[in-house]
Amino acid sequence: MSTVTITDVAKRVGVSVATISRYLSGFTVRNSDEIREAISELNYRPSAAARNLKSGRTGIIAIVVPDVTNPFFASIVEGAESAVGDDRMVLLVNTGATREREEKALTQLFGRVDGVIMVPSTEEQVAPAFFSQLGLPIVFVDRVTHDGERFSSVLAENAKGADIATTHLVNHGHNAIAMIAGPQLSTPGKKRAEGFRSAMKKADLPVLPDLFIESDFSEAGGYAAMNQLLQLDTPPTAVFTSNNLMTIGALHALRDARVSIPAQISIIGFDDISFADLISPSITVISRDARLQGSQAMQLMINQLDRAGAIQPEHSMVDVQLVERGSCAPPRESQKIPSTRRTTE
Amino acid sequence: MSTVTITDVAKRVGVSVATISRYLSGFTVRNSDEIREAISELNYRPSAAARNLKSGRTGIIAIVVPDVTNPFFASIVEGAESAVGDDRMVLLVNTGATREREEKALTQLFGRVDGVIMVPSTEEQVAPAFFSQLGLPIVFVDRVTHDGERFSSVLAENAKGADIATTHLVNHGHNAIAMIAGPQLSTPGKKRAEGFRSAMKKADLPVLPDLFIESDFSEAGGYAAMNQLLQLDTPPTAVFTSNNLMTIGALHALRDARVSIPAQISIIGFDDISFADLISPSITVISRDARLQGSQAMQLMINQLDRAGAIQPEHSMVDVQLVERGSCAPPRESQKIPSTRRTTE
DNA sequence: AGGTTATCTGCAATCGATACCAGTAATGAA
DNA sequence: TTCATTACTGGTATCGATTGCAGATAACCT
Repeated sequence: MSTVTITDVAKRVGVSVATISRYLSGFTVRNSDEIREAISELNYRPSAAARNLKSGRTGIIAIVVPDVTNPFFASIVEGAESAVGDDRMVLLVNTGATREREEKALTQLFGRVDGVIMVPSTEEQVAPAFFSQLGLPIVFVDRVTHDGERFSSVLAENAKGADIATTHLVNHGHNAIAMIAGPQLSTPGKKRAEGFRSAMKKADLPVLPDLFIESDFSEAGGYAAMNQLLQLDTPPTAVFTSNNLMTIGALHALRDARVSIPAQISIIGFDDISFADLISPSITVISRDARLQGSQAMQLMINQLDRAGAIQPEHSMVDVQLVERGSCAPPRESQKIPSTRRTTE
Repeated sequence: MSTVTITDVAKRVGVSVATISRYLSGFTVRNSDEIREAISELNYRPSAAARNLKSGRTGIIAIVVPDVTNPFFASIVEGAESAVGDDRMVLLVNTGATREREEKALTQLFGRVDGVIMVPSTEEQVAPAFFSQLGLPIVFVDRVTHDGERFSSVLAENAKGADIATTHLVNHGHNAIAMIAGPQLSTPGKKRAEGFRSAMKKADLPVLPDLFIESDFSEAGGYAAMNQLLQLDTPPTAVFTSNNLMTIGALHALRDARVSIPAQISIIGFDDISFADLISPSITVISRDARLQGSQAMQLMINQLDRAGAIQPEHSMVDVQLVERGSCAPPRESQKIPSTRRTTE
């Protein structure tokens, strides 16, 4: 058992604990050789708990994500890890996108970590503000809460991305374009819907209520939404899905219904899918550098931690881009919605 | 800032800190109403650091996995989380399957957590033994290190699963069966290879050196291995891939080479793939309950933590099963290896 | 040599909570 | 009324490391 304390080392060397402590903090001391030796012989490790108590810092930064399985969040984590220095470490908390678990995580994390980088699943959160007030630095990634401007954040060009995606479909000649949208209570859900609407407006196309389905950012949500679309009298000829999981769900639904892509329907998703090119045809998506988002978030966190005291929240944004693959094509003539319908509705 | 301490609460109520402490630990105290009120008004949160120092416990159990993105590891984490009580919390560390980062994680975790549930990427680790000796409880999941019997562990019936997979291919009439194996330095890599060999032996089939490729448990590894197999003069008619990522890699290679499954080649993988049924044809796999592995591991950890002191390591194993989908079929007659070659080599 | 720095040292207070110990008040029994 | 028991209470040492302070030693200069 490692009940070896700084006192044991001090006794062994024959100096005071203060000297050992100073050695550990990098000061020059006389018996540094003996100390080094004693430490390694006794297998002494400084107690993290005692250091925490004294310094008020733990050297841990937690990242709270809704779903570690999602490669997108995994990239954020990777990015954050790449930017954390040697004197701190990163720990993950998985919340399964439930608000209770997110708030519970924050509660439990309080005091055990120096800061939290968080991807909140909904804008309705109040816990972040609460804990932030209590002195727990928080940085948001990809999404914010309703009072998000009070926190540092790293977002993506969601509206722009959705606009590009929608316009891409429009450019292929589609006019019956559906959107499988994310929760309108979440930042990306809302912003992407905005981008979709504005692109449709630019193209002078209506956003038909039947063709705009709000669901949650899950595979099941995408599956259900796609099925709903397929059951319409006049199904859309193109779909924009709001995140990678929904895209997968929609693909499942299309496969189950034996609808061929892109012959019968075109599809474009937001966020890349690692195996996008395994699926035939490969899926066209809007992508962005999630790793960069992660590292920027960590940088913001470190800023906040180092220049402690009153800090202005900083906001940052990463760009998006279109990754063209094979899931988009012009609609077949027979599928086109008569212009009458378009103008009357 | 939350510099509110137990002393502040005590002053406010007009009692001693001891009383507040007792209230917090659930003892009956006289002014419990006033105390509760003071705590909530002051927003007092007990300092985790101080508690750690006094009690020597942090209430944190870390799970160290090679790759959080892999749904298989994610299931283990889920299982573990489901089994942790309310008085402890689970934190994740992602190591990217590199030994350095695993050992670094252990070093940094030491003293900051009560125990570590670990999925080691290689059997060569020495750090676990070292830290365990220093008093950091460790439980292995799915893999062990070379001196694994000294630790509690939850493994899977790897050899049995590989046997079933191989026999499944044999039963379809294949005799040119290849294995894309994992690192022979890792437990599952080794055990699955053993299962493969024993099944081949049972079927009276030789394990041709060309048809047994050792690689790492990654998509790239599976991709490269499959390509190597395809370049043989007589490629195999069936392949057993050693984990889910390798299966995906192999599928990529087959698609790139325009080899059709299962017409030209049959494939069966170890570990399920979440989107296995999105790929056409869907992939037959050997699966097991990773969630159960996770929860059992947590149970073993809790046993170790609660009945502290000299503990016997406990070992547990979960079963595997065949999930038949559409990626296995009999070989075409023309593909069969002449029996002469089979017996001469 | 004497005085002044510069460098290192040990002592002891401190971080915030816990738990042992002794003390007091309240209750019950005789 | 007196004593024993129960039910809380406050004071204080403690966990293990850090750090300000003052003292000790050595190095340097004139």
